[in-house]
Amino acid sequence: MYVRCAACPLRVRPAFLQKSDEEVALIETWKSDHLRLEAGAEFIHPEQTDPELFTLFSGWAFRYKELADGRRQILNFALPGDLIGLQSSMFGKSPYGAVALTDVELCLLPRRKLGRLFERYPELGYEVTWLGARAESLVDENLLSAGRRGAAERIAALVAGLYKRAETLGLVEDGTLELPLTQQHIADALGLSLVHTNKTLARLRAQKLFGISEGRLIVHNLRGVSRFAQHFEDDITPRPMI
Amino acid sequence: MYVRCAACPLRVRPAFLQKSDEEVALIETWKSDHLRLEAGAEFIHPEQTDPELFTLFSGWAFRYKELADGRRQILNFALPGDLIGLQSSMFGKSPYGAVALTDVELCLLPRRKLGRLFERYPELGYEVTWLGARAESLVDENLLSAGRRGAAERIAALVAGLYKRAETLGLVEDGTLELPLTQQHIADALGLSLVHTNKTLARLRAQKLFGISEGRLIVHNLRGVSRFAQHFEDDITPRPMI
DNA sequence: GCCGCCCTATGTCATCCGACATAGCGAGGC
DNA sequence: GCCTCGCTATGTCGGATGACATAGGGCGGC
Repeated sequence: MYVRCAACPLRVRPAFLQKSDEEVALIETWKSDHLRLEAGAEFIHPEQTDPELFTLFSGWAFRYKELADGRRQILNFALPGDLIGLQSSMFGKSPYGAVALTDVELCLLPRRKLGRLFERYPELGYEVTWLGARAESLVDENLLSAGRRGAAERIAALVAGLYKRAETLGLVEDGTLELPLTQQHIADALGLSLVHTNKTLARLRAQKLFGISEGRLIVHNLRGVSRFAQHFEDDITPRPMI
Repeated sequence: MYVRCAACPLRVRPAFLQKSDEEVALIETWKSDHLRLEAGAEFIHPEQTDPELFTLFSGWAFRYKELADGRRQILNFALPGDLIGLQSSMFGKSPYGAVALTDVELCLLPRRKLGRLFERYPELGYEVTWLGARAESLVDENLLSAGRRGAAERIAALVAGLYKRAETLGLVEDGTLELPLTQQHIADALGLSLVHTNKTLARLRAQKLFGISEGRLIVHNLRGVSRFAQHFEDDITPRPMI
């Protein structure tokens, strides 16, 4: 079931800059397909040579890199509205992989049209760049976590960051949100072992700032979580969406 | 001493895409100043609200973030030709700081002209995006290091990455290169303590794959370093330079 | 010329985190 | 219905890394 940009239920949310009908029509000419993938599907492969560009329409995904011996690092999580695959598109070969965490829908934005797009719709080119810059700032924050926060702080920073992002999208209800991450995903995102992640989560749960169970995240005290993690960046809104 | 783009000695190096006189003239209209700063100068401040965009013309610099209690994480190192400040420029407020490691020269590319640039010179807009994507790929690799490599592997990966980048710029002579990093910088870039960095460096020196002393990096066996670090990405050339 | 500071070096000890082992639970296959 | 597999949980142990202390060399200030 194809979703036309003119009828896109995502882009009208307050998290996003609202566009004129004309601008939406432009984006529609770029979008070439609307894909549905099951949880676990890898839609960008490391080393892939003809990678495309996507906007995540619904669901969660992540980007990752791994070492030859199998150690995996998740680079960032993507939520609806996020652009995935810009580096791959620019370089013609992907330095990372991207995987669906849940069933997802993706808007396909063919990379062969990317140069053309910059020429004809510079405003859109600018927004692509903006979204690329935002993606980098998420990775920057994750690097700060992995390099300089302790295990409990890392988890708290991840929770604070995801919660704030989900909140701008309207995914939070009563301090609660669907969190389709296993502890293995959390460990891989934070540079921790699975076992240590599990034990640290148990200790954090006892502190009652937040809890993760049965696929849901419940934040009892966002201020407390942010303070503990020293995580003070708010998600930027409104932001472009393509 | 202002350096005109038409007379720029950097952009003619083989690492960079060669531009027509016309294109260089376009860039010249964007460049508004040529700055000289001393080692240690901070030219983008965290939280700064009117950040500009720069191309590093000569010398080394780095971007960093820090926690409220002072722990610092270096996000990446910049070498000549690298664009610094794109996120800051897009968001209007810098999420990170940037500091000169050596005396540096910077080309000032005023952010207020950025939107205009995309409109009038879409090709340049595309290249700005390309450079932003490359910056992110450097941070991705650093996150992989901090999250999933051991201390010795991290140092080796940093060495391999910097060596390969310096090589494309012609900064390597006889396997040797000026490396203006203190052990504290290395520690802050890799998420290690200063003392542990020092001891790990000593152990690596004994393995004779490479050595760092007196401000120089000597690589005896690049293959060996790359294999040990599991670092197999080559720097991309030729690449745009603005 | 002396002092202070930055950088490097090295030893000892504490701690954080990872590795390995085991177990319970629930979903899905057949 | 039973088995397997994935996910969560918990204990023990060892190793990697951090914290603290001390020292030497070089360099700039005055």
